[in-house]
Amino acid sequence: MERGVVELSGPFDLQSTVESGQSYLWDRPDGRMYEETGVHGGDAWYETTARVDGEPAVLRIRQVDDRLEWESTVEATPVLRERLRLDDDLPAIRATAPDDDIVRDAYDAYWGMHLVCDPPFPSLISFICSAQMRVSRIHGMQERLREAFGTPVEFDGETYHAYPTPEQLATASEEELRDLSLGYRAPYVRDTARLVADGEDPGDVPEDYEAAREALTRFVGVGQKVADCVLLFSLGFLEAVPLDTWIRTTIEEYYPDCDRGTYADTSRAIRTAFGGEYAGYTQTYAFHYLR
DNA sequence: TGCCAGGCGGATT
DNA sequence: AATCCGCATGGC
Repeated sequence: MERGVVELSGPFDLQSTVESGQSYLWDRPDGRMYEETGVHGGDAWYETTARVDGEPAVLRIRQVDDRLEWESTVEATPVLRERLRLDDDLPAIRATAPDDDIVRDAYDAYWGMHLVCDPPFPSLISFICSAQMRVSRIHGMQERLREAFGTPVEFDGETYHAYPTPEQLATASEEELRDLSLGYRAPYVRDTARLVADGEDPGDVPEDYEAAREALTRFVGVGQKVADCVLLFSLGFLEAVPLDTWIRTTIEEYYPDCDRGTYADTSRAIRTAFGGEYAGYTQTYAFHYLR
């Protein structure tokens, strides 16, 4: 087993980063995922899998004050830097956000939460599964997909499963996926996995944000909201503001001028209200705070 | 019990 | 282009 430490250069809170409904790829071996939200998780360990040079790897991390300690099958520092966006300058990002009560309270409540940068295919499947579903259950679906279809990886005396590749998931039948409690999302996941296995790359999108959002909707089960989640939590479009039920309620209540009827127009208005370039950061704080 | 959850695809208008 | 409807599942 390899071990290491990453010194954190700015505000960082591991628990809110991985338990805020951006990523469904991290687990808590203590079994307390999504408990005690709003209370700092202290030094809890988290685990995930990653592909490093195409090979499945296991990552295990915990935060101790201003350090991230890790244990892994591989050298984990560069992977963690990317996946947890460790170089994001949080104070500078917050400075672009409006200074109203909701935004201020949300940032204060979870200060240190970073956006994540999940790999595109797992992020895409996760958010296809997210339709009309609660956060903890979306997470459970990803666990079951790994167990059922992912490549086994030995680490620290236990067997882990990497997130299934598009090819592995493309072999799944609708019935097998329904047996994992995916419900009506089962054919969406199967058909999208087949598209990606056949060469459609969800990570290959236009540079223009709205064009990129439109491009992602070619995958089955991906509308504008799911596309925005993938753009924000995997593809680095930090201006993306996913309009889910929670944020729509928030817009009605606190930013009624931003309700422009259609998704595209409302999205544009709230994106501007949230400061443009990093609007997705503010949306993610608001979502986690209000949920 | 009935409602709702990080919505979407397809049909209808 | 906008609107309506059906769709699984489980927690409250």
